[in-house]
Amino acid sequence: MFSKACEYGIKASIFISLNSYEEKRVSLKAIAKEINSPEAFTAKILQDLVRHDIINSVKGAHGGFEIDKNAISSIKLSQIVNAIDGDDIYKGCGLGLHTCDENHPCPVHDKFKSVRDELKNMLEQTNLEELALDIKSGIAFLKT
Amino acid sequence: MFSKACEYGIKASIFISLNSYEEKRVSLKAIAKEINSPEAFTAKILQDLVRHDIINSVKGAHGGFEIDKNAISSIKLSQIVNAIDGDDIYKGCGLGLHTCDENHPCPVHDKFKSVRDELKNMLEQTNLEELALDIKSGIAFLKT
DNA sequence: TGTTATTCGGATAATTTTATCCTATTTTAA
DNA sequence: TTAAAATAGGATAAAATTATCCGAATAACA
Repeated sequence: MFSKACEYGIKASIFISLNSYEEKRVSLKAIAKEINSPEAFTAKILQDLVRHDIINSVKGAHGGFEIDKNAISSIKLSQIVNAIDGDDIYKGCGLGLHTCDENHPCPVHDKFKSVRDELKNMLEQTNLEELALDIKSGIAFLKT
Repeated sequence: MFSKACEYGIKASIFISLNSYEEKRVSLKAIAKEINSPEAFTAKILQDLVRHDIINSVKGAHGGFEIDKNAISSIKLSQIVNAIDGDDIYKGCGLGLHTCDENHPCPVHDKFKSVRDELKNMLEQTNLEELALDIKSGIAFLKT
């Protein structure tokens, strides 16, 4: 569904949120360990999220990644997915047609519409805060 | 959402169905042209579908691909997707966790469940016949 | 029987995605 | 001012996906 890069990006963002609530920056190393991802690859993805202004990075000793505490509840999953994978997943044609709309639909256009819309709504309505809280309370997990 | 291979596989199956209703076999060349796919790559995918007993192939002159006319209405999209991409798309974890279930969910497990279930139902309920009819009647398209 | 039209299948290549390595840069603190 | 701890970013490698090529096998038909 999502690329590996996107999966890592979402999980990393959740872990960073969790720590940002407690004013703690987290290092690349800590993130990669927590979400069970390759360190250098994760670094690239985090750089991407920084460039998209979704997370913030601080160089140097005592540096690391953080998210503005007040922004966590307003950052939507869709922003992260969009930054990494683009919007193809809920805008593109299910069968890869170049143009696929009501006037020129692919054979599964209508049937896919509801799935895509549900995915789109879900991504646009889910924010980082609720996901982080589930980790904090121990009812959800970031690895294994 | 689906791999290119899967997109080609679905479109090819629809085109073959369309012709099988009229007792006509279609060649690889005709299929690739109709669905706008690379010929040799499409051949691999068709071989795969043949091995999975979804379509039938006949070698030699006047050969080609066909689908048992009586089976077309009972072949579901899920069978094609499963044969080519596997069942990860509607069974795997949205964030790639190795184990992700009610007891050990990823942070988006519940939110994804409805999307995945809707996709699963759609794929399991949609058959080749209805898709082929939409092409025949000209209300849906296989390319552009 | 030979020719032609096909699919089959192995080898290989190109592209994209995923992953690693190494050096530069920045920041803190002793 | 120097050492240590970080991120940034370029170069490269590995793996997966997508794509191509070519000879072998098969079947129809003249």
